[in-house]
Amino acid sequence: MKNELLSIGEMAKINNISVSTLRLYDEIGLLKPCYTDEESRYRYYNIRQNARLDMIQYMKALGMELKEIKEVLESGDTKLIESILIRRKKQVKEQMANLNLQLGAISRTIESLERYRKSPNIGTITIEYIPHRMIYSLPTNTNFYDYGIEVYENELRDLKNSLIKHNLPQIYYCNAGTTMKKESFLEGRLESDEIFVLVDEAFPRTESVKRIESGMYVCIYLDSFDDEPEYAKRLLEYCEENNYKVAGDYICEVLTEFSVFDDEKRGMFLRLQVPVSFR
Amino acid sequence: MKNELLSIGEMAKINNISVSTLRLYDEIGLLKPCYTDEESRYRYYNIRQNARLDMIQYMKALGMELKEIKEVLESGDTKLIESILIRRKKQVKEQMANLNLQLGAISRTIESLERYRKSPNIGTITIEYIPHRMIYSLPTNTNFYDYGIEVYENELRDLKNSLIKHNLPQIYYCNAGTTMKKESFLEGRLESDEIFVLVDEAFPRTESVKRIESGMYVCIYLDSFDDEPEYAKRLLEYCEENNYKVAGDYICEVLTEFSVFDDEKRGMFLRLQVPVSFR
DNA sequence: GAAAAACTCTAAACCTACATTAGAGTTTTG
DNA sequence: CAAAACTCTAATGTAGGTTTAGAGTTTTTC
Repeated sequence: MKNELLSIGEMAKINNISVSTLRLYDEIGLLKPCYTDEESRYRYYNIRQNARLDMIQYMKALGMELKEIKEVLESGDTKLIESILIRRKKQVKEQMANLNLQLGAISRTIESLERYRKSPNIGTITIEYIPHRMIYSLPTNTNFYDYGIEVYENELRDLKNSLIKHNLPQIYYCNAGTTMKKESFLEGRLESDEIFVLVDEAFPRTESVKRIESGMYVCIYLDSFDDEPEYAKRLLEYCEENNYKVAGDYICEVLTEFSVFDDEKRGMFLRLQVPVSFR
Repeated sequence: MKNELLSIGEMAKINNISVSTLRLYDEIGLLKPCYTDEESRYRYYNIRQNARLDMIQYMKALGMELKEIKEVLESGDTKLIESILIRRKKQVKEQMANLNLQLGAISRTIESLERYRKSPNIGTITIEYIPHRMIYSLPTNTNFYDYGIEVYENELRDLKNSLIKHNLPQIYYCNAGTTMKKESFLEGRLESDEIFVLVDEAFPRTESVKRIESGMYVCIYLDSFDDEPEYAKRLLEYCEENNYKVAGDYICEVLTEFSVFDDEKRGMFLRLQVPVSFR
């Protein structure tokens, strides 16, 4: 029973690890077999070496790199282990926070796709209650209605870089939109005011984060930015015909955006909207 | 302003991405520059291509692989995106559960190291209140006191494999221990009863999971399995001298285990303990 | 208009923690 | 003693890039 040597295959089996992994560990000096036949180069292990292998696997499960593990095992310094673990703890927490954001973003995207499938036809006008929203916004430098998509792209770039510069999670960058002052809208002048991305409650509160109040909105659906001027006009006409009083700023919201068709145009699904009051 | 082409460096800068990543995307066909100079092979991009790049980055942020992203963008199939996202959602949840386990294990290890640093000298006898603990245990097949460390290693292997076989998180496998029946202990016979690992409240409840009740324990500290028989004897003598009544089974608990010194022996810090009553 | 600076190209190597494969040699089993 | 099972080395592949070398191109500066 004692001093029995284990072949690499046996060692692998009892430790639930692959043979090639054991060879790798030998190579990098993490776990050397206790005896190597000089002629056949066969590796032989002692069952007592399981202790070290357990340690390696445990540290690996804690997310440490093989290099770190080697370093720790060689130094035998528990202070070093501790400092690595403390660092690792931070990392794990960050990762969890990130995954949480991902989860939210994934759910929102799935919802958004569902909505897209069930959405009304292009040109449909609806009157909807829209709950309050939070947006991260920047004023537009140039009125992109005067120039076209390139300028819009630039503004969007600026917004994105502003997020990055402030270390804000970029993952929100899916549902974007623009606003226009009520006055501009009412007078039929197309003047961009702000560009924004929708964020959720978990988003850090900064100066640039604002709340758009809930309320009844008159909306019209479309699928291209190019059509915005025409559809905005229709929206205005509809409000006038029905005597709805425009109660706030106009919003162009990107509900779903999938640039899947070609490189030249954003494949979009948009909802233009103005809050109204029925006095 | 219009139709201005961007060099790869400019494109990289405005999108906060590296030049080499853009080249990689070109290579794998994920994002081809809209124009490539045939002589110089220089890549030129259009700002409108940002839409696609945004999409790529967004999907990447959702944790999708480049291959998947390419597939989705080429197919333009929102159903496909959705199914990938749903799969991804599951993955993320699993990852979070794993990270949670990691976090717990890391914290326990840090605590365990701290405890090690502040622990009493070898041979110290203490009387301590120990809160209740949960263990995952298996009966020992062989009395390893009769054979030595190899048999203990084997038993430990079996325990570990039992965990793996039942799909239980291996990360708990740090603090192990063994038990001995009260009767054996009192009569000075060394007979191993069970081998266990400590688990926490979050661990799934299976048949093999038991609770060790809280209570006052007489404990003795040591740093090698080899010394266990001697120290167990001392513990018994101490109880007898002081008229403490042994109230339950004997436990040999591994407080800290770092096989950092050599391959031949587990570097350990142990606490032998028996619950006592002061009638 | 020429030199210098800044940029870009391709191709290959490197990163982690292994997995896989080929082809040759060794040990165990029947 | 042959066949089966195992092990060896060395090289290659994986994902999503980064880094580097050496050559060529474009832009800036004087």
